[in-house]
Amino acid sequence: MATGRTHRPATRSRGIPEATVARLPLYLRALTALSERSVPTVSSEELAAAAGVNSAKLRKDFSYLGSYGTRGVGYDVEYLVYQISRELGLTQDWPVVIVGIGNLGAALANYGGFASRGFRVAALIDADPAMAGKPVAGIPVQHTDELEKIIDDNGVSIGVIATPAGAAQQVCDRLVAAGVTSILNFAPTVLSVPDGVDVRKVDLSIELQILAFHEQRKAGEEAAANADGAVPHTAARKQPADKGPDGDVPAVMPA
Amino acid sequence: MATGRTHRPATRSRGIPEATVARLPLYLRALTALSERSVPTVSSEELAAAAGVNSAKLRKDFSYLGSYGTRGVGYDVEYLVYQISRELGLTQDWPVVIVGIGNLGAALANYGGFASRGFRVAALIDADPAMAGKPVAGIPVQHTDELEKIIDDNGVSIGVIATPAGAAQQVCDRLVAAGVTSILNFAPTVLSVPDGVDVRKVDLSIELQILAFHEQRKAGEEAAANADGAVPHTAARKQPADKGPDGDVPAVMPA
DNA sequence: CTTTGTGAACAGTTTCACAGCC
DNA sequence: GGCTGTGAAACTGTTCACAAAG
Repeated sequence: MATGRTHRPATRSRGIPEATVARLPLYLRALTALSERSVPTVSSEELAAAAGVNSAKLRKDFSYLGSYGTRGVGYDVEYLVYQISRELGLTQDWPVVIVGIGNLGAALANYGGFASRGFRVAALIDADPAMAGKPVAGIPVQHTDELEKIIDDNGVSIGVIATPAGAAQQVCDRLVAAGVTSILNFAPTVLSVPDGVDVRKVDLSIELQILAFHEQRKAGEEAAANADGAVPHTAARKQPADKGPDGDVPAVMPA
Repeated sequence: MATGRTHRPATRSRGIPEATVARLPLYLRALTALSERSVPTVSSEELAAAAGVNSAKLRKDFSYLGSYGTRGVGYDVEYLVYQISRELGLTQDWPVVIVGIGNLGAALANYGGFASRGFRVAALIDADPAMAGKPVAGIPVQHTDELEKIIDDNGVSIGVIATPAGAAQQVCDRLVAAGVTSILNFAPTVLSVPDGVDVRKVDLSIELQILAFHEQRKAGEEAAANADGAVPHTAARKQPADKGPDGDVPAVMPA
């Protein structure tokens, strides 16, 4: 078993669609900003704009959580913040370990977005003995030898892998063996994990490649390959004709 | 104006599904690894395993690119590497600028995965005058004032934003005005861009929140969920109380 | 035989449009 | 009037299963 798979949600639980779950953090961020400005209520239209989605989608998403809005009025900001936080499990404390304290690991350790939600960086772990004891983001780096003990002592169930690709699987195996059941992987590798362990992957170069794909299409309107690559200046170049404000290009039918 | 979306395939191009495009880099990576080991051909089954997807999906994906396989044999590794690279636009040079050279920006600048595909870091840009001239990953950091000139001189069409959230929209506006049409955004903000500009977002805390959601669910399930999986080991941690035995549907929140 | 390529069934997601409540 | 909540429609993505090709 245990052939690598990014493992699906799988959970047979209450049916909140995966796509909705992925947007809840987005809503939460927008709501938190509103909350900080002491905005009491917000309409689906406004909130959707702030989160960068459309309002029908947002309403549908919220409908999976329950009926938390008031018709004719909108949603109570504080209440929604709480409900979404709870749904995401952010009302509890999630100790997290970050393994691999290079530039990326350090960036993660310093990233404010972690602490502000329920996440707490319980430990930073690196294989380089020279790093041991050095504080990063105020937290002393510990050696990989301590990994199992750290996870055990802190009840860590979420691990972040920011090591080079070559070390990722091995680190992953140790994390899983030590009891970690959710992994956020920044190394450009496919990780094999046993069933029941969730892996999410963030891959910098993949994102760029997807952009390149679309970028290439944009240029494909006329002057194609040129060693130069792109036409700078004036963003108003070969726009594919029309398109109004929010209107998305409709899916042109096959001839 | 158009609120930043996570991008839009859209144009009347040849219809490669977005989900397929997103997997091509994955296949490419697996194929590159095979290529380096001088493996001449690979079956959909093997390649799918290496890329972490299932083989039917892989074959369907490849069918959008054309018929590049040989029945009874599999796919020619080199040929497929070339075809996918070309489809993704990686056979051309993509100069990229990275704006915001903190830990994350530095991690990106040092990230090998960029250069190895068609991407070239044309410049590193930071608002801090103290950074100017300092080399990161062998490239001297330049001040934000130079942004427009750099983009123009290098024909940059892809920009990476690794600034704090507060600066991201402003940087984005300048990039777009200067001619950038694809943006990879690491700042935790929704960017507004005009139509025709693609934005992809990588958000560290969102990924963690999604993991937390699933992690939370697991806690209520594990009693029944031990079919073919593998209990990692006896988690010596504080297990949350457990749950009803046979319930394969944990119903609602137990408060 | 083995393995691809693909129509067709299925599953998940988004959008529409409007009934129902404030 | 304004706005939510939601069925139904439209669309996108995945899986199945098998005919066709080597």
